[in-house]
Amino acid sequence: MILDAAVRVFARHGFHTSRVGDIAEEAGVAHGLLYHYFSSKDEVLQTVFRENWRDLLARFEAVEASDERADEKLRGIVKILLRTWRNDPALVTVMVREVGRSPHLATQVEDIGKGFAVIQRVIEQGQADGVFRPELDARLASWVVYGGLEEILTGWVMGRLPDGDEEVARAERTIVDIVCGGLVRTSVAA
Amino acid sequence: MILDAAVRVFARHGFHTSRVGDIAEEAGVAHGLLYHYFSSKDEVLQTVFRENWRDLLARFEAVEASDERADEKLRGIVKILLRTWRNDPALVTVMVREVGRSPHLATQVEDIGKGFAVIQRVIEQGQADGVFRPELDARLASWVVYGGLEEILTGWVMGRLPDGDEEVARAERTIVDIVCGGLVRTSVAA
DNA sequence: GCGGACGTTGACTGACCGTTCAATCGCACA
DNA sequence: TGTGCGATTGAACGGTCAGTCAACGTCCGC
Repeated sequence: MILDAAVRVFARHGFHTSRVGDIAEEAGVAHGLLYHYFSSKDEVLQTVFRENWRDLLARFEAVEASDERADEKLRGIVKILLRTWRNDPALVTVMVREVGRSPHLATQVEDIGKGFAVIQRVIEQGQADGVFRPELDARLASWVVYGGLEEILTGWVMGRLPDGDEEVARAERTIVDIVCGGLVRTSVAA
Repeated sequence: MILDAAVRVFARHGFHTSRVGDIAEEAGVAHGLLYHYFSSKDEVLQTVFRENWRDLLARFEAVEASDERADEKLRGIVKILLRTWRNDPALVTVMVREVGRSPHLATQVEDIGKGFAVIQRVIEQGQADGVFRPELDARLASWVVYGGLEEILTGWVMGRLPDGDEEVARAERTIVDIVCGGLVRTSVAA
């Protein structure tokens, strides 16, 4: 499958420094064939993103629609991304490192926004239910939450944080703990 | 100044899609001149990073060496990055988006690590002093903190979060509040 | 066996762009 | 005014690579 090969190659070299020939070689086909299925190298990246983000988003929304407490919903979202990482690190690498930061991919940026929106709504719901502190800006908070999560993924992607099943479990705990409970020993509502 | 022009161009287009002709044009010089001062396009990016990161790092370390409480030190570090953003968004854009994610720049990665190390030590010190919860993994926590901060910067960089003096002040509050106090209304030490 | 639809190939092209370099400028100093 | 030297120019080069295309293979229905 050409898309799988593309994901692996993009994950290894990054989009810009990957050549179409590399993708073809990884897939075991002639590079011309790529243009039978895609109109350009750019479209390959877009397709990778589109086909996989839709999936993630649906799972986010399933968590949002559940009847758990807001903090458990956040844990659910964190779990989804971390588990995806375990299953397919190369895919997450590409999503995190390439797509989220390319200014020239206008379409996907909008879709990524939907992911942030889910987190934001979960936070707002938590505030309405009295679980979360109401004085925090929910929108900014959603960015902070996602950023903390993404940075851990990036650390693994770049090989600068130790990876492994136990590490992933610990990361899940740490992220949720910080985001929900904060670093300080005892915090009081304002 | 060629470096300033390079920062602006890299910030606008990203490193890979910027041509050295663009940099020269932005600087108002012939593109050949660039090779009078730098040996390659890559070296331009490296120089941008080296000359500015040293500075940031020194200020981080100054905060670390102060005698404030650990949570105030974290606020200090957040402030430094946000204030730098206010002063020179293009510079922060390049530092955040290009350098931190390029696998081929081995030298700088090590220097970036020093930034994380400062945050980690501040957190560990907070734990030793009884200000922060001791059961959290300080290393992972430092990544979460930095990631939350960076994501906000990226949001501004990409024009997906509203920018402005008031927003920056609000972001500072939100980040420190979440990281220190957490989202939940009342949290208790474990 | 034939036709044709579809998958597949890889040599080729054309453009782009990083880099080089010989020539020129402008200025400081004698 | 002349000499020297670093700064500056931009035409030219060479390599790389995305994208094209004409040819070939394969397989299925008839």
